[in-house]
Amino acid sequence: MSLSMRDPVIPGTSMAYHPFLPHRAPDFAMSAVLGHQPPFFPALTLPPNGAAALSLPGALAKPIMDQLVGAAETGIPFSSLGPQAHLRPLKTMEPEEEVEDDPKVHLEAKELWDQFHKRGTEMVITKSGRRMFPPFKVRCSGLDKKAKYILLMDIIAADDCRYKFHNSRWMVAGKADPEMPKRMYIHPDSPATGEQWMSKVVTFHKLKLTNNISDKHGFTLAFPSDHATWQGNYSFGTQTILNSMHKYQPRFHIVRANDILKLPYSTFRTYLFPETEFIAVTAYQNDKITQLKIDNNPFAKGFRDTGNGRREKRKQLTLQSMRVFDDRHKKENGTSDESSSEQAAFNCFAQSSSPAVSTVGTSNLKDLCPSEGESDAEADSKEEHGPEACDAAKISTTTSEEPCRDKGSPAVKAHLFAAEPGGRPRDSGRLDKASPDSRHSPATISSSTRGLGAEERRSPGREGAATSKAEEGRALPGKEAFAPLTVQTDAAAAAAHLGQGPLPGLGFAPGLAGQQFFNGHPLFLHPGQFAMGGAFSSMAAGMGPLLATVSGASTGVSGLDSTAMASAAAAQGLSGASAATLPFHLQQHVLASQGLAMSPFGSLFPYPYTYMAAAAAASSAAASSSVHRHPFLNLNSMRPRLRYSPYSIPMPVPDSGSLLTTALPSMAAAAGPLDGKAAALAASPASVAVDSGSELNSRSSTLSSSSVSLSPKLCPEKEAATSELQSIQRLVSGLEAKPDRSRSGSP
DNA sequence: TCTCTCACTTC
DNA sequence: TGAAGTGAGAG
Repeated sequence: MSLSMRDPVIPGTSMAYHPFLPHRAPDFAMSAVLGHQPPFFPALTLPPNGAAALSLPGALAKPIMDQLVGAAETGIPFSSLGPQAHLRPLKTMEPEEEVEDDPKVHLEAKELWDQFHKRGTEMVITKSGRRMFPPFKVRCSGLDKKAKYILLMDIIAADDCRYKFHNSRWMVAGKADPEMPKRMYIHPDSPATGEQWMSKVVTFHKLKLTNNISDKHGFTLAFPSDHATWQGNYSFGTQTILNSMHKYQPRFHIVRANDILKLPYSTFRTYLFPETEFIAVTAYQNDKITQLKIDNNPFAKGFRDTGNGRREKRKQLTLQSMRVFDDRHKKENGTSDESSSEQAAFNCFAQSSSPAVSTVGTSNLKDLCPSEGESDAEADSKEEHGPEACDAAKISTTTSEEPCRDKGSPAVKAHLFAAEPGGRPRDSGRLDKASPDSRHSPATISSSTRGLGAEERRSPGREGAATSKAEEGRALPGKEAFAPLTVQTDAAAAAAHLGQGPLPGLGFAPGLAGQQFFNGHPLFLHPGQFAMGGAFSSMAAGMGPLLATVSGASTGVSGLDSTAMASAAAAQGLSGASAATLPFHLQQHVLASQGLAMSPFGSLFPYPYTYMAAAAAASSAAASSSVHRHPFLNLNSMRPRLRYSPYSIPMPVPDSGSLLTTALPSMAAAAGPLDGKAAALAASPASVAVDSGSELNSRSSTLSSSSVSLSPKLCPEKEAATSELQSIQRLVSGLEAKPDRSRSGSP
């Protein structure tokens, strides 16, 4: 039997484990393909055109397919076949005319993003929803011109920390608040042909960010609370609900499918651009970010220095008040040496008050206000080069462009958030050599495209958060450093994986969301229904163009209930600890291996129980029920950013590292067949090294040793001077006592 | 911190 | 022309 390998762009990297699906779905799918219907899956409907297809890694295709056939004949649970297989109708197993695609994604306006990222991008979130700026735009290439694709975007928590802007820097301020319901936004033009997508810049500017948890721009899907992996609510919407003062990472997904119904069976290729990471705020914290927004966002023109907007008036007012102050000050104190320091402080204040005046900074000022006093250029320079006295060390990290499956895509670069320069000095060299065995991850199911170095660079920052968290109380300024790394995940496994936790929902195009069908009415939908398109089919009627192509193939989905699902899962050895051996487990690992926000902290992340249990055990006597319900809450409280290869036996790692190994034994079987694949991958230019658990170790050590005190270093004189100036300025100018934007000086 | 209103902008 | 997107600033 020959298999069509069209789907996997990289052998072994394409896993049709959709984020919307429980990890069991693939098994169901396979069963369906082979005519073996699980009792709890009464009406599997295969999308037309073989969208749901069994796609196997090349090297393993034949053997596994044989197993599949054998299993179909003998009734052997498909779950025992390992994680590689996924759905594709047999009829499409034959070579087709379809063109293989090799999607590449380029982030538009990368330079702009970089500018923001260097300073610590802030995105304002409002009750009614606020657009992102810079807008998230990408350009795609390598798509099959004739195939249809659905492009999506979602925003996941970058870590499980809450931040505060203190002393001109973003600092970790504690553990993250409970995560908001996640949503995924489907590009309004979806589905469209590859040709259409490639002919234009794909923009997601209509996506809005909100902190309004009761946002009605979507609808909720409620899943049984007792479901093993999909408890809770999943919402669709054009607005993404975020927590203020939390860090987020947008993601872009390409799904080759011609209608929404097929999403569950389709391969997700996920692209992540580190430079698009941001912190959600209800009010801007960093003047530099404000200024960048004003300077670049057309809608904020009114605040620019040029023109007659309020900005100009405000600036003039400020300058005027400063002049008055200056004059009076001179008159009162005469020209003296002591004025120098105050002048410096004044400058600092001026700079703060009028960000536009970027040249105000003086040497003195710099001493006092390393951040505010410097010009942008200087700031950039500093931000990218070496540590400073008052500024925590910043190390420019350049990501080694590793075998990236997608070289043209998101450049794998590491940036540092200037706004959080404090990070600990990162010793890239050390990081790079930190985890030798990570380079040997045999099986690269993950298509993590960034090099190890990149990953390492990113992870430290995030790991910092994790570490700090794990080590409760230990102030870790380094945490705040956004050690960015560009990760591009193509593997469906990785993608699905990525999508898994963080994307509990779908966000439909405005038009869709507004469809009468949704109207904010909660829907009760069984995962199976969701997975198999039953619900979608129903929705299709009201979904307009997006679902116009839906085949009405879907049939009854009745009889599905959580109990059945649960028992079925148990029967397949999918529940409880054994779940750890399932594909999803791999996905989790893959996700973790990419240093991504592994989870929707505290959300409904279907996580392998064994893994969770391990985490819980290590963390203390975490209630298993709690763990079960919110695996990531506990897991992440331990170590949100573990990365390891599910297929390699990680080196013994102290403390948290043990968590990683816990689930590995069970993975051995599944990993087995992948080894060959891994070899193939290794030889393939497209293959990507998967981080192993050892990385964690190295990272941890890096963290602990590289932690750098941040805010404490900020010179006290600066604050005093700034504060004094503010007082004076208020008196002189008569301006209201709003502490200005110079929060930097007097937090 | 957050919410709301405002003047200003784009489209 | 008006809807909608901006940051400022007051509360």
